[in-house]
Amino acid sequence: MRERNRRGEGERLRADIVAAAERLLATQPVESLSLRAVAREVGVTAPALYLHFADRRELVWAVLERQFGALTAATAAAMSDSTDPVDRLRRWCLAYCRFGLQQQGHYRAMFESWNAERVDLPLAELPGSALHHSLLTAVAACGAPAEEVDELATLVWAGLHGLVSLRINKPSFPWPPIDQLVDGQLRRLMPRPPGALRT
Amino acid sequence: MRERNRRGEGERLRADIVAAAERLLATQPVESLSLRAVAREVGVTAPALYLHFADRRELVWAVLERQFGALTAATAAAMSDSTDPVDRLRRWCLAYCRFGLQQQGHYRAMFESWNAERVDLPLAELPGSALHHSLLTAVAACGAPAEEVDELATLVWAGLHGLVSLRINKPSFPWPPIDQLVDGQLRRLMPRPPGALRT
DNA sequence: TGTACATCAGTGAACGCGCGTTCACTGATGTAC
DNA sequence: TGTACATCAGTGAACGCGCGTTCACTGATGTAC
Repeated sequence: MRERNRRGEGERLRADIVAAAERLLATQPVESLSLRAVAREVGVTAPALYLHFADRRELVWAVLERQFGALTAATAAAMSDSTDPVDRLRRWCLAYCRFGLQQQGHYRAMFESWNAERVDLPLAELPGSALHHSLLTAVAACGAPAEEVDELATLVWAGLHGLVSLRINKPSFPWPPIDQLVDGQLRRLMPRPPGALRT
Repeated sequence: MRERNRRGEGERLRADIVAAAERLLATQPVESLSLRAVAREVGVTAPALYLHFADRRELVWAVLERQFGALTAATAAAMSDSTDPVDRLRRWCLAYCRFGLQQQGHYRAMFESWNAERVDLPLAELPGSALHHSLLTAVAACGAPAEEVDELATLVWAGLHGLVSLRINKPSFPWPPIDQLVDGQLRRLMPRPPGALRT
């Protein structure tokens, strides 16, 4: 199926495994991702996975860490095109939604999977910590009063997650375009209407 | 385990099965709800379920229909205590959140399960249709411009779902009290601040 | 009132499946001498 | 330069499990005569 790595290059399999798991997770819920399916996707026997991961959970965590990194990078890249704080927040939000709607399986695994939280890690080291921090910064930069920033960021996050999650899970509902909803949400939630939107 | 129903009372088993499935779904994701576990919970052998349900999916649908009914009733009951439209909407929202946070397993099955949608039914006959309609009515009653009602209701729904879903799936995040977030959300989303809230 | 019978409400055994995980192993390949 | 050897990167078979679903059946009970 796949030729064996040369001696000393065994670590390559690890990357292949994570990549295969990522491919499978794009289209199936994390609960039903099986080690054996991943091994099949890689082209290797199931026990080979134990050379790099202690168990199923460790593999899932490795994928989630990569996905949080990808989402964080996507929002950062989207913001970097602009200097206006309100526009930057808007771009952050749209990038978040786009990631969720394009990588539905990954999004669900990251934000809707029951036991995927790593209770072993302190809050600040959770894989979503950098993402959350970047949202806080983006909201604060829009001129929100300091004592409102936390609540506002939480409401924005919840609003975006709600839009993405419901869209994924209720596809037959007649959803308006996502950009329109995001704009409508920000316009109402944020203290001053963004200049970039029709105010 | 359980004495057999008398002749002519076989339909009782159906209700017992749905009740048992509901009990199990309260604490476990719908993907991992097995017919055999339900049968065990009822105190009956697995094939007995086939007397009342053609397959696993039919059983899950029966549970979801009941749960949508329960949530619809809960929001209606919460609203009935008040006549002020803004306060009624607020009560609707709080009842929705409370249901989600108290029946986490059911909430996930209703709003976060990938394939639970019944594509065989037209939109208006989906089990969540009455619920959605009651939200639309509550939003409209608050005096929102007619052309905004749909979008506003969608934003409110997404906002509530986001709060409930994230709270369920990210329990280690330092969440403020749910009532505070709901109030903060409504105050910002709805055109005029509700008199019932500190404006 | 008594009895044969049909029906009802399930049971019990079995099917083939995929799963996570373990264990002993194999064969290629780099390295030491 | 040649060869013995240790190590590395996996394999192959097996374990016990729970699953959805099927099938033929059983035994209590209501009903017809």
